[in-house]
Amino acid sequence: MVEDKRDLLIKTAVKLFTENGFDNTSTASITKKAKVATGTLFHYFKNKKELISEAYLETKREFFAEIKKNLSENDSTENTIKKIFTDSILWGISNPEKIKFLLQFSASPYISSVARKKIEDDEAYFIEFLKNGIKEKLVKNLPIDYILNSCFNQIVSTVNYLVLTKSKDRRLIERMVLSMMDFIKN
Amino acid sequence: MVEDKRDLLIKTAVKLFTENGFDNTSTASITKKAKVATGTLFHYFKNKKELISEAYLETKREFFAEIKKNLSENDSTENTIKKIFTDSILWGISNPEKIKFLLQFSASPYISSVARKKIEDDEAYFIEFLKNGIKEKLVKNLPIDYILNSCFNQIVSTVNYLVLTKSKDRRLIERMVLSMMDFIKN
Amino acid sequence: MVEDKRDLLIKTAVKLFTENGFDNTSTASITKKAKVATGTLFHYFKNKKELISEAYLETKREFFAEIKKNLSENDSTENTIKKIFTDSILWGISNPEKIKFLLQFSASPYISSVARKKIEDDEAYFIEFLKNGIKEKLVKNLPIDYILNSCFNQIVSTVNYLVLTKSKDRRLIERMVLSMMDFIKN
Amino acid sequence: MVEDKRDLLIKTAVKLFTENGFDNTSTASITKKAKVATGTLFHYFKNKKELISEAYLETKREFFAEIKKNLSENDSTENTIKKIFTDSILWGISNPEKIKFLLQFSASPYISSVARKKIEDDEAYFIEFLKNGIKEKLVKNLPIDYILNSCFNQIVSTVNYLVLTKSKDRRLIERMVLSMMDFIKN
DNA sequence: CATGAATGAGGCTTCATTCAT
DNA sequence: TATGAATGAAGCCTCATTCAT
Repeated sequence: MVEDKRDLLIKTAVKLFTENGFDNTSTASITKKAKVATGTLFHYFKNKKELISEAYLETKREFFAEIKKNLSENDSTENTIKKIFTDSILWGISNPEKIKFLLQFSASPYISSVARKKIEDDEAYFIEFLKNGIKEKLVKNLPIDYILNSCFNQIVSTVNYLVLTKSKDRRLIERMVLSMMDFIKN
Repeated sequence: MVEDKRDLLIKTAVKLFTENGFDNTSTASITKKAKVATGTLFHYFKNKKELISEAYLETKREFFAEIKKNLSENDSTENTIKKIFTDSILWGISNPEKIKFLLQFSASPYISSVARKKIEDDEAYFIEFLKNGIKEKLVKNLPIDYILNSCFNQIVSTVNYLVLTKSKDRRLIERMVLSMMDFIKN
Repeated sequence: MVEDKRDLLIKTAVKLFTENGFDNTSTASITKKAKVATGTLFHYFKNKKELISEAYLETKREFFAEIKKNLSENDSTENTIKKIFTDSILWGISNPEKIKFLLQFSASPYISSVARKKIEDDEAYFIEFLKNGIKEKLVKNLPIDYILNSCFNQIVSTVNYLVLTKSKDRRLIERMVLSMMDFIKN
Repeated sequence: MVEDKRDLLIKTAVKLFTENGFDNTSTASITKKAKVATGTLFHYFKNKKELISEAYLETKREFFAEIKKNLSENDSTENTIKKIFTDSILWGISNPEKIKFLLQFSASPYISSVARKKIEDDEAYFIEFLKNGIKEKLVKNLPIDYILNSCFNQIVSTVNYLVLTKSKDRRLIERMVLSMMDFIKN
């Protein structure tokens, strides 16, 4: 299976970044693990910063795409919200490094280097969805940005806990999802 | 008032760490800003890692102490919870670097190097409090660790939002606190 | 003839080490004198310790190879021994830094970091030779390791003296060699 | 038992120097092990170099004194030589760090910093003794300096071997001493 | 005499990045 | 495109030495 080297590098980078942090992961260690030459990395990314940002955007895109995929337009707003939370947690459990990476990035000073525009494009769908929820009085009237961020952090906290305790208890996950829903529901 | 150099170093470090991140803050820049010799830092801390951990523990301790200070034993559990959230947010608004620092640390790989024991000692009071809340059926029956962490992350998200938007709207804060209470209340 | 940078670094290091000692020779001074970048040294050697050890092994290998080269299988044991001592001294006189370096290393705590195995491989030939000498009752029945080491130290002492006094008197050298032979001969 | 702090420092230094080398032994580690303050070392020695030299001279003095002590003026030259070698080895076995330290020092660049005069004063007795031996045709007619140094190195080699192999076999020692005598005897 | 906090120069090493092949 | 040797700035940390107490 010939893999695109760019993808390979991003995948490898995400793994190493979550294990050791951005600055304790050298570009050399990434290329070594990906079994390409040191110089190759710089053919695909202008510099390390760009690799980090691209890895972030790619991962976030993947995350949003995955969640969006299973949503049905016909579902009720409440059910959709529940589905979003549940799917997010399940995705996180299957991709613990990726979700840890997303958290680490958004808490780091690198966040400021990512073009705002791009983030919003990705999130547009969910923003629209939340706006409707507020209009319908189903969602608390709080700033959209605030809700999005808080929810994301809660998802990460939840995944972190589940991964750390190696729990896959569906009943527990259900209760956690309900808590999160209480947080945003009117 | 001659300030203890150790304290001075921690204070300076916290400031620089939140501005630039752990790894983009050189030990030299810390000592320079604190106006002590480079070697002095290593007189008080075995290495940079220890400085980071100590700064984290110190800051967390300060945060918990501040919140505990104003709690009254006679208050109802519900009121106490509300007070904790509100005071936390207010402390965060007054100490934005410190709370950002706490977030950055807990999202970083450095977190693993801190003795769990110590963290728990600091949090013992709040753990006890939550346990009682659960017993009284006022707090959702979720794992204590999970609740603590989630709440902390929510507080940080909230402070972050308020600081970023420079909002000090007490009504908004009130509503945010109520959201958080919905999250943990049964 | 473009010289291999690894060789160049070892050669330069040996020179500086003998002049100033291991610890008063900075890696920077080595790279500077060798006219390569500081990082280049660490491209070829994991760290300074490895450079020191490699320089030692390389030099010892060179020494043994040089001595072995001129020995003839047909010569009597006694003549061979004499040849070994004489050639060793002559090599030492032509390579005073190298022999001083070997002495300095074997007297230093770095010696313990060199794989014993490697040393013995190099010396295998001479060990075999000495064993035969003992069997033939021409060499005193003393531990091989002991003889080898003592002889090496005597050679170094001798070279040191000759270099220090700038003497190249073949008659004196002849007498010194005879002394050394008395030491090991039965 | 109140010990002179100067002596204590020298004793501690010799131990640490032989274990780790001069440059990997910090003055701080010496004072720490000797349980005195860092500054105290610099009351007794102008600087580290002086400590090293003093430690060397002291140790050499002690060595010579010990050997001289048991010599009898009435003994034959041959017997005296034998006694010197034997006693030296025995002293070395009882003081392995000290003899290793002497070797390490004489192979290091620090040797040049010691006043020649002082060394010769210490050795005067043995030089005189050797001169007589040569005159009596009992000792080979080789440069005195050369003989002294070679013998010292042989003693060190011998002690090293005996300490390393943990051998205290008096018969082996006897044979080693005879070898050394063959070296210098006419 | 003794202490040990404080100093700051300098050493070892890492690492993002370049470039000739 | 791909390679990896080479670069050199910069970071962490050590350590001999000083000095106020």
